[in-house]
Amino acid sequence: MSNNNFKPPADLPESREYVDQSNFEFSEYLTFDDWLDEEDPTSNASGSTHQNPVHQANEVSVFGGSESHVEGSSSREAGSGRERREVKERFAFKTISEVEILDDGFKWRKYGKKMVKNSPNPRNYYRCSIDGCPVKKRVERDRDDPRYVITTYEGVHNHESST
DNA sequence: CGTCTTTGACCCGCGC
DNA sequence: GCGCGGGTCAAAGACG
Repeated sequence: MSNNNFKPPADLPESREYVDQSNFEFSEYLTFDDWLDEEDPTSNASGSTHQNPVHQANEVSVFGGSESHVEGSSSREAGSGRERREVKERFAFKTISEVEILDDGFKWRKYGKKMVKNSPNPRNYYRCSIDGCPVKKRVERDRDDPRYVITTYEGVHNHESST
């Protein structure tokens, strides 16, 4: 993995404010498809035991924004430094892909899997493996269209993509 | 050997 | 006060 050239939403303009979860709906705020125009059909699964060589997105919908969000907790993270920005960039992408492991050029380490009741599909939580990268990624499959994969990025990278 | 994956348990905020 | 939902961490194992 970590070979493709999936541009992060860091340079994306603010499309809209956060969508109310009560009326959560995937609208076509923006459509991107030139991000993965540098895809590499030979790389991807890094020769693993599973995975498929297919991961081309046809249509991508972006919807997100910056909104305050949780931070200090109690005794784990806020144990000493409870300094945390309340504004975290959050970007969600709806992509048509068979695999949810879309390489965006960063190394992600899965740190949790949860089953959401709203969807029969589990939700995967990824975190940037790079030290000093508070970026988090949430991958979930669409409930109405299992062929759609919703990738939610949270935060911005502290390091260069790689190249 | 080092890195990453996987599953379960734990924790927190909120609602009732 | 308890339960629910969601989110995160941790240990072990697997794998390259």
